[in-house]
Order: sequence, then C-alpha cells, then structure tokens
Amino acid sequence: MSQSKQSKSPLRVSPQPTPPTITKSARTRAAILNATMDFVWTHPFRDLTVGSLMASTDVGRSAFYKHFTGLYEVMETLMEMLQGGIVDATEHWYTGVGDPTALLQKGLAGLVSVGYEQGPLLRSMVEAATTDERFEAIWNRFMESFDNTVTERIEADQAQGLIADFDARPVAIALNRLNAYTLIQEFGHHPRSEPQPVLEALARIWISTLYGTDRFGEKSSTLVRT
Amino acid sequence: MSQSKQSKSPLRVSPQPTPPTITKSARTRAAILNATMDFVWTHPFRDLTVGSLMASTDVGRSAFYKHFTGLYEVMETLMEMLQGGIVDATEHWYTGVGDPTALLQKGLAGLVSVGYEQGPLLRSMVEAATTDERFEAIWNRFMESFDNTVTERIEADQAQGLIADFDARPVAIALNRLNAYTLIQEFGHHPRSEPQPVLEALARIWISTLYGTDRFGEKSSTLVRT
DNA sequence: CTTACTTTGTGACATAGTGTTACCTTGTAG
DNA sequence: CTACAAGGTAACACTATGTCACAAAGTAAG
Repeated sequence: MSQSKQSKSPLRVSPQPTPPTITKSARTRAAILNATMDFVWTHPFRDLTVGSLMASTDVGRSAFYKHFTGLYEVMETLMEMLQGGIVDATEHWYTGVGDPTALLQKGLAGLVSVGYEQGPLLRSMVEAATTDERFEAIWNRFMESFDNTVTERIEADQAQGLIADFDARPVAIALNRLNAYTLIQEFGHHPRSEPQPVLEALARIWISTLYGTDRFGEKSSTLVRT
Repeated sequence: MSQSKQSKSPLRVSPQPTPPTITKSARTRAAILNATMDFVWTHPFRDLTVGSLMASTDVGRSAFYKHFTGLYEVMETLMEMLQGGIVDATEHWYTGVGDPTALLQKGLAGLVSVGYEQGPLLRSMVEAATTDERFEAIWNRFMESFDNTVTERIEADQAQGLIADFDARPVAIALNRLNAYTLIQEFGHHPRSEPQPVLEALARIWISTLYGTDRFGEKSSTLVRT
C-alpha cells in the first residue's frame, strides 16, 4: 500500500533471441519473464502468484500455462541468466594462472559485483528452491557444481604446496555457503549494503583460510579493490 | 502411503511444563508439536499442511486453530527449543576466559553437535522463514543476535590485540551465515554427513580468519575433537 | 448430583490459489 | 480468402486456508 517504487531489475528480456522473427509468443514470454523479474526485485517470492503476475501483462491468467508449466519454470529460465553472470565473473580463479591470491581476489570481486547487481534475484532463487521441489533440485545442482570446482582448485593448489593439506571438500562446501548466503543477506533486500566491506570480509576469510593470514597487515587496506 | 519410517526426532514435548495439572489442552498442544517435529524430520516444510498434521492426531483439523494461529506459531514454539540448545552449546566462546582459540574450538564443537542432532529441524526453520513473513522476522532477529554477539567478541579481542584490526561486523555476518547454512547443508537431510570433517572445516575457517593460520600443522589432525 | 460455565472440538462455509479443459480468436502461410 | 495452428479465455475441479456458529465435554460451586 505504501510502496514508493524502488529500483528496477536491470536485466531485460528481449523478445527476439537471435532471429529477427518477432513472434507473438516470444513477446508474451518476454513479458512474463520481465514481470517476474520486476516482481521479485521488490517482493518476497512467496507473494508471487500466477494471477498477480499475469495481471501486470495484457493477457489473462490461464495464458501463462501456454508458455510455462509453472512458476518454477520461469525461475529456471531466469536462473540461467544469473548463472551465466556468476560463472563469467568467477572463472578466472578456477582456470587462471599466476598468483593464486590475486586470482582469488579478482574472482571474489566479480562475485560480489554480480551479487550486488543481482541480489534480489539471487534471493528469490533460494526462496524458490525451498518452495518447489523441482527447482530445489536445479539449485542444488548449481551449488554442487561450485562445490566441485572449488574442491578441485583447492586440491590442485595443495598438490603444488600452496595450500595446507586438509580435507578440501568440506571446506569448499562451507566457503560456497558462506558466499551465497552472505551475498543474499547483504544484497538480497533493499536497501542493500555497501559492496566494499562485504568484499573485504569475504576476501579475508577465503584468503586466510586457504593461503594464510600473513598476507594481511594490521589494517586491511591492502584489500581495497573494485 | 508407502512410508517406511526413518529416524524419529529426538526432542519430545511433554504435556506438563511444570505444574502437575495435565489439562486436555496441553496434551493436544503437545501432540501437535510432536507431530510437527516428526514431520519436518523426514519431509520438506513445504509439504507440511494443517490437514495432514492433524490427521496424525486424534482430533480434527479445525481444532488446530484453538491452539495455534497458524503453522508459523508452531514453528516459533519449536524454535525456542532449538534456540536454547544452540545458545547453551556456544555461549562459552562469547563469555569464557582463557585461550580464545580453544574457546572458539569448543563453541564450534558444541554448535556442530547441536546441528548434527537437530539438523532437519534447523533446515525446517529456514524453510519456514522463507514461507511465512512473521516467522521470517523471528528468524532474522535470531540470526542478528548472533551477528551482534560475534561482532562484540571480535571487537573485544581486537581491543586486546588478539585479532587483527579489520571491520568486525561484515566478517561476523559472513561467518554466521557460513555456520548456519553449512550445518543445514551437511545435516539438514538424511543421510547426514559425518560431523567430524564438518567441524574441522568450520574450525579451520574461523580460526584462520580470526586468529591466524600459524595454528595449523601440515595435517590438521590437531583439530580432532568431539 | 446437577447446574452453570468455560474450554475444547466439529462441520460447514467463504476465500484464494493452482492447473486443466473445451472452446474461441487471430494472424499469417498457402 | 481461407485453412489451421498458435495463442488466448472462461469455467471448472481441486486443494489448502482460516473462520463461525454450534456441540460436547471437562470442571467448579452449590
């Protein structure tokens, strides 16, 4: 009732993916996706219903089911967009060569940046995962892929003697939960936190844990980036 | 229909809180709480309905509303029980004196122990928080109380020169998300992970971050506890 | 014991959301 | 201009919630 419009979701879904044939179907599909995006930007996922969603388009509620089998499928589509951004932002660390600390720092900076831009969307993903069984499976697979990648990277650095020889997988799982849920906590709702202190906190934790604390002076100003 | 019973929730709600007057009301209340406990032990919270819940008691569905205003209030009651266990298990660290590393280690061991015992209940709390607005507020207050306590403890140790002088709050927030969601990931579903490697991972991350990595030998066998 | 009264329990109802079906409409390819 | 598939709709069946008026059953007092 007292809702002075906040920020709008930045990602927009254009009707035509590649071919210039703008079908009516694609336009409605895009309208649904955009309406969903806008909705989760400012509302909890639990308040999203097919009815309220379609009310903000120019077609009726039951037309929704001509394009998606349910809300979970809409979220799945949006997640593919989010996933791309996250993978792009962090892949340096997994694949790059050079100073591992600097690579990690860069990867985390990218992750925090995406989290800051897409926070509410990220939050809605987790909410959708607890609401819908099928989407939960998709989300879990997403997180597990990170668990695997981070585990591999830790083990590779352990083989080179860069990281102490501990059981990599539980640490990877824990650090990934750290990232995901810290980003949601800090950037999932309006008003968002400042990204800088969050990046410093995450970088401190990851770097201390993996590469040791001797990287830090007394004041952590060496961590400043972005 | 085809439900071969898995493990049962260990916490039981006795009808009489303190006075020996066993009212009929208290018995039904306890039956509801126990049925809820049993349910979330083996099912996702989204599948919990008032109907299915009351079907496993000897009174009808609408009797539920004579005792609770909704499922969220049931979860609130169960959370008070869980909260007590967590606070008991971790309070050493916040208040104790002596070697901070050892205190932290003990606190985490207690936390992992509670998480291991109460994992599915903890998971259902987070699920309920994303489903119900009022319970979400309660859960957030719970997490914030930990954020405040950990922030204070870090700042106290920083004042003594035991911890490097970084911005304590974002680190406290991140480390608390680490704990909560790692415990849910590892112990929230059957079959649960082993507690030992999880404790080692959490201890490594907390201790490295706060007190430095020089505490660890090459193999982390010094961390073994329980 | 029985009367009066509060607590606990019930069936029926109103409401809100989901997903499906059978049937229109429209736009565009032949 | 017409055939017909794709897109859209209204109405329905279903499931869950929460409430209400009323019934039953404990309990306390006389």
